[in-house]
Amino acid sequence: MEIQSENSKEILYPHVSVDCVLLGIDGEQLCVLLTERKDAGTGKTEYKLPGSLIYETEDLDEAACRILNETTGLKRVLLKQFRSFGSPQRTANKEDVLWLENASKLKIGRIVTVAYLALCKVRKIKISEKYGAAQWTPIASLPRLPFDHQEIIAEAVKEIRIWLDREPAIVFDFLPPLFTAFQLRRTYEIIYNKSMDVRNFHKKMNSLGYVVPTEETEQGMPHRSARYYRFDKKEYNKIRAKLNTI
Amino acid sequence: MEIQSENSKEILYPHVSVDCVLLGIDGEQLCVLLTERKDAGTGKTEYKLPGSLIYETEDLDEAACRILNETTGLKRVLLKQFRSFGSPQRTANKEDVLWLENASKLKIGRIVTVAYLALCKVRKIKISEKYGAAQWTPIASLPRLPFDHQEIIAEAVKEIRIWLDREPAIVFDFLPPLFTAFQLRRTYEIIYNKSMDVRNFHKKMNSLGYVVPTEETEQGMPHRSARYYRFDKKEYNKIRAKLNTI
DNA sequence: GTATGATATTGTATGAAGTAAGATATTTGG
DNA sequence: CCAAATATCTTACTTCATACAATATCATAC
Repeated sequence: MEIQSENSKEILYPHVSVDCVLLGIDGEQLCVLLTERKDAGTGKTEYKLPGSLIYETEDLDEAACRILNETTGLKRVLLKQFRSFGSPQRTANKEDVLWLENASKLKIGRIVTVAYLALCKVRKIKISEKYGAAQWTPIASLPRLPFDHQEIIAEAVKEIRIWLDREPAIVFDFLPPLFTAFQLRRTYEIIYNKSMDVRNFHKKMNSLGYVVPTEETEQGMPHRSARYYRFDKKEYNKIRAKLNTI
Repeated sequence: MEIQSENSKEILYPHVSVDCVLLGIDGEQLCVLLTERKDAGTGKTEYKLPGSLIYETEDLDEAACRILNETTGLKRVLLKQFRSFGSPQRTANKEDVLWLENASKLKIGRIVTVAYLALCKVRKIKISEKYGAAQWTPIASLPRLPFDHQEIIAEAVKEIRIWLDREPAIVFDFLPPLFTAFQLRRTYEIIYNKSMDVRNFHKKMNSLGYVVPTEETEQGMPHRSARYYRFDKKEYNKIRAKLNTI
């Protein structure tokens, strides 16, 4: 219960930050939302996860919501903590530290970051210039990222499958209010990275109870028009509640 | 990307700590390992989770291992991060803060803690007086605990069920190398808090492939002696590997 | 050595859910 | 009207969870 060294007071207290991983599906690809940062030296545009140091009086969850809101304008998104990253090596790259020191006006020694994860519809993010540009980037082709953001994203992608297994409702965060069976199936295929039998998928989807068909259909397709379905949250909660009592 | 206030420099940087939740099963009860702390004022003995502020140059995982080792003498335990707690309210109780300030010789304003979780055999912990006494305490009858340790434990208990669903092997961390079918079943019953059908449990256990019967049996019982089983890790890994490739 | 108490172990039947694959229906563009 | 493309329905097979009752084995008492 003692502290190791007393001599370098300046960097004794680690800083704490929150980083948000927003995942979305754009057509055929799993994407992550990155924000721009201007390099003070070269003036080059680089990218990073939305994140910042926490304020003195805010909770971690609050900080994550604030940052998400500042970056995307979104409120009320299911944003959940999934892991903290605190390796001293995170700040090994001097460029990254220099940029953060300029941005925060603080002497940065070490940062422990609490990573949050949310799923959302790509279209819904209206990139508000007010808080700096943000951009959906395919996971498969990420640019160089500062700190260990690459690793954080990799861990986040692993995490969504675990979430989906436990809370099936969150797939619908990826989808618009009305969606076709094809869209839902493709979403699963992208996340789990494996193809699924169309027929069995239909049967399964219909047996769930909370994916309900509407009367509307897709228009202007060169084939039979697909029916639109919607997610019935009330029904979902009813079914879930039953499961938990058994 | 700005910091809220500049006037109270002393507590601007949050401290970062690691707390370890060790769960074990003692007879019929789920227990957590608590360490003693002497209250400076009253001299009363109080209890808390094993934990401390992190060192300047150590990773979070390292810190957790160090603390676990200092407290219990144990090494090589599956210790995994499960959540961070950072509410400013954590340090609302002045007694707790005062104690920590005395112990650490630091001015404490706010602490973000990264909680770790491990399952282990109750018997294996040799409470080494060297690092202060530690004690297994039933979850059902916890004393008053400092900070939000009560909440951390509650979250940890929820978490083990999730872990167990994803990685069935970890039940065996609760059990000795040789165990009876009854012991394994009771372990499940305690963790999930529901009784299980004996016959179905046997059938299931035998179908798993990695719980293998030995020739040894329990001795000195006033009834038919139970067979000892063991966990075959190699077989388990083989089966798991197959599952992941599909 | 036999009976008894106590617990360990085992089989079978039923239904639900997942998997595989063939057959049919609907729409649009030519 | 036909072909292409996809949606939907159907049927059989397999695997898994659940419910339930009888038999085997051991230590002890007599």
